[in-house]
Amino acid sequence: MPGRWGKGPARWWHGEFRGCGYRITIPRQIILQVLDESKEHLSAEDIYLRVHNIYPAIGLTTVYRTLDLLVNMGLIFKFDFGDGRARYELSRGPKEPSHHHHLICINCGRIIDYTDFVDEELELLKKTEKELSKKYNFEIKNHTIQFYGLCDKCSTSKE
Amino acid sequence: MPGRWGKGPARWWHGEFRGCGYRITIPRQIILQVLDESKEHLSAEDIYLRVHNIYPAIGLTTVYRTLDLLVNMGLIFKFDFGDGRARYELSRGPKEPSHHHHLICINCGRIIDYTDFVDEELELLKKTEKELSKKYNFEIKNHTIQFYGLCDKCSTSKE
DNA sequence: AAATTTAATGAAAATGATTATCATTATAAA
DNA sequence: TTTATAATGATAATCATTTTCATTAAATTT
Repeated sequence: MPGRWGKGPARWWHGEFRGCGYRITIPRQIILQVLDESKEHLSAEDIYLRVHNIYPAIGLTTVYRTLDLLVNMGLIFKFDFGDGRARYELSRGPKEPSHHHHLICINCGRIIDYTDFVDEELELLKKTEKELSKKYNFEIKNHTIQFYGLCDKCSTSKE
Repeated sequence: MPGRWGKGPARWWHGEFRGCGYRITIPRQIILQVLDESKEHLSAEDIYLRVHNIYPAIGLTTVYRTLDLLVNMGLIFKFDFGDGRARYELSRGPKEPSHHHHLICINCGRIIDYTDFVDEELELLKKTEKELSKKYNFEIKNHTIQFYGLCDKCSTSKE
């Protein structure tokens, strides 16, 4: 359903901001826009550089602060792929939510998204979550599943 | 089978070291000893402090270097629980290998190990690994599964 | 057992991602 | 428009981890 949110930068998140009492500012709009336009796993600096192209007055501090806010609001996910910098991506949004996990190449750092087996996985995960919640009295909010290994290029170049 | 590896610090890893051409040094022995004696998820500094009690000449650099070596050898696992410092724990050893995962409290940082559902999980994981390897030509070496949420204390104190 | 080779060590400095400080600016409400 | 204050951005600070390099000590050879 394209155009559902009007032209220009997506505004689907304005309601959430208003509801939380947060102000809608230019830096925040552009940071969301950049996240929305990218399907990659951007680091804070990646995001900073892209926002900077559109709005050169942006400060790196604001990027970090905004990302932190968005993580806390649940609008984006923060990942750690072990390369010393965090990565961010939209959790849901105007597009359909896409539950996926990652294959991470320990040699070149390439990240492959996959959505295979998500259904079966989700089923097991749900069951596990329920049981663990009960047993440990632990209120599960989120989970991560990641596979580490060698991508095709790095795998063949090592033989 | 206690005593299988002789008295004093465990020596089950000496063979692996020799095989790789690595020297068996005092710092390395004590770092392994500390890891072996602890069931917790120690940070580099935790390990440094414990080793320091036994062998005050130890340097933090050596701890980092040794941990890196051990990770590459596959003797220990390195985890990131999102608190800005890496954690390490023995992957296998004289004790039976224990495949487990973690519940991480996003409020107080407490980490709970669990081994429940590991069998079912492992089954799905194996299947997933096989299929993903084929589909993406990705050679999987390792995986992490982590649940984030609120532990019992933090959960109740927030209501 | 002493000499030799060189991997391993440790002190200190460097790095690099992230966070804190604080004066200034701009959003949203009156 | 005025006002209150949340948000911003430049700068400095933090802090885990790495790098550098002169020194030390395993392991091998004599």
